[in-house]
Amino acid sequence: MSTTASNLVPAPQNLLLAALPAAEWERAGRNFKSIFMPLGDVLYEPARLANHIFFPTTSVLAVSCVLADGWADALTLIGREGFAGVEDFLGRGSAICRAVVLSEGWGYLIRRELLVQACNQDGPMRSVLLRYAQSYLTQVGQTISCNRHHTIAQQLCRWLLMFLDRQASNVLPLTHEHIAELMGVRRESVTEATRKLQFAGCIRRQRGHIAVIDRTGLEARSCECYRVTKRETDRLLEMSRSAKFASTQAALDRVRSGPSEPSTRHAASSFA
Amino acid sequence: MSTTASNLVPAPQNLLLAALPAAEWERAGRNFKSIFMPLGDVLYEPARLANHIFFPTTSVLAVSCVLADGWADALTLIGREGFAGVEDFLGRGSAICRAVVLSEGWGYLIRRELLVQACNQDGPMRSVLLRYAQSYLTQVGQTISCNRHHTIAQQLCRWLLMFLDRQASNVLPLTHEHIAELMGVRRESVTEATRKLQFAGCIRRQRGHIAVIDRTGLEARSCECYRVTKRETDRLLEMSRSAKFASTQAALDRVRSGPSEPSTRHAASSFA
DNA sequence: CGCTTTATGTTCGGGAGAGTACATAGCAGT
DNA sequence: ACTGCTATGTACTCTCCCGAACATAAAGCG
Repeated sequence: MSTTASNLVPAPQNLLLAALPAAEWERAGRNFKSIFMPLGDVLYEPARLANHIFFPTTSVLAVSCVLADGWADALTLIGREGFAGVEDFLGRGSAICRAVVLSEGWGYLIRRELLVQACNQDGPMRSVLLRYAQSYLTQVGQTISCNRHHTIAQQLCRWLLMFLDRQASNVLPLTHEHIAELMGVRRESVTEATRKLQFAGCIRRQRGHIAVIDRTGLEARSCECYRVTKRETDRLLEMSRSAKFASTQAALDRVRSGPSEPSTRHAASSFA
Repeated sequence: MSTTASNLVPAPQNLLLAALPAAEWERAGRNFKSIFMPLGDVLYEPARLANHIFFPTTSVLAVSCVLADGWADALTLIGREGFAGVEDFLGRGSAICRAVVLSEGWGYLIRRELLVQACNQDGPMRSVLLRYAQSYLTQVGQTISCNRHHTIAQQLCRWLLMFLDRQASNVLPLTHEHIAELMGVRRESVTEATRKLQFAGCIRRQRGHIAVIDRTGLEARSCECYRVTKRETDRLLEMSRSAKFASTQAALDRVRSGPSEPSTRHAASSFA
């Protein structure tokens, strides 16, 4: 339950970092700096090489593909189950993507080179990060089909659920305008879709916020894409978690200093 | 021009493998088997772990996201500039994707574990493969916006151009039905779009084939998505190539055995 | 050769969503 | 309270594309 006094760096609330064996985190952890990300902040933009990788804990980010005419369509959302900068981690920056803070909060920042370096030896860090890269790829791929074949109402449910999964509260800090920007549709289409959800009793609106009061209702109205990517994300995350405990190194560390699970739980977050 | 007699494994015509220093290819090359892939063959399917990674040389593949109702939308095409199985390489199989042979031909096959193993040390193999993974991600991301905002005619031009880039001939073995399946649209919409291109003099149709006679015309009619992903793909591939020659190991090898570039050139392929 | 199969061309109705214009309602600041 | 800004609601036209039904044409085959 309690971390040892010698453990100066707190156990990470980012689920990827938490999946690392304690020894690994103790070694690499000091390269991570905890920072607060304000709403609307841009982590990286097209054709600009980001020098940092960001692991959200309480913040939620959106990654979007930006077109020349100004449209920007979200590829996926990133919360404590992942990290922002997959493109920078794999290669050298993204030519097309922008990452912005959708829900302000905290996270861990690390210099790109330091992370790449920490991945050079064949260890848990690398497999955890690559596994997330695949999860990311799956989510992006599914969004392709989702955009083509599903109605705006269905897609809206999907994005709301994805946001919910990555956030502690059931009140999402979103205006219709924000959602439209995220989905690459007109603001009016979002207004219409949210009104339907309101009448159905799934959400309650406040000015600039959407309160989800019937999660199950949203799931029923969402397309298969939510379920598919959720299942896959959970599966890959679970693999990382069990790898943690399969590691003899981790086992040794647990004996010495006790479990290093995050101490606070996020009741509303289904990635808990 | 000519490879040395001692070099039993021919220089690879897959551009990623060709970007490896000669020493690396000599070491890892014997794990690759050259095989022929017939039209329509399925390399991997959703929720089935593929045990092999495939590096096309003369074949072209399509990777699609499969929905429950049968729709399948291409994420991107894979030719000699890449490899099939990014999802298997990063993690453990794809939950949603299917890879099929669009244009039959040859390529190199390698067991998944052997490839992962060859990437364990921090070397050219890993950086080349990860770099392609990012290129792949970029292409998939761009397709999201493309599907939402661009007309079927524009998208058709994009797919034809992408196919052209990955194939030696300017005659694409595609029926309207195949294209529709690829793009996730009705066959009739493809017929209409191809007729427009015909009248414009960009393509000539044969039964079951499309002959491109005005590449520039296609580029003019395509959306920005083709240019964007092409530029990014070229950039990342070029980085791999120059890394090859920056390597002292490769420099030594060149002195000993001469350049190891592919001996045959594909005039029509812009990845040449 | 005629028959079948497969590929392509054509048409019509309908729906989802874009573009546009404008109306109303919360909230903030002075 | 007044003012102004931002968020949300409503209405209308227009285009693209889907769904479906059907017509024609090219290749294969007995």
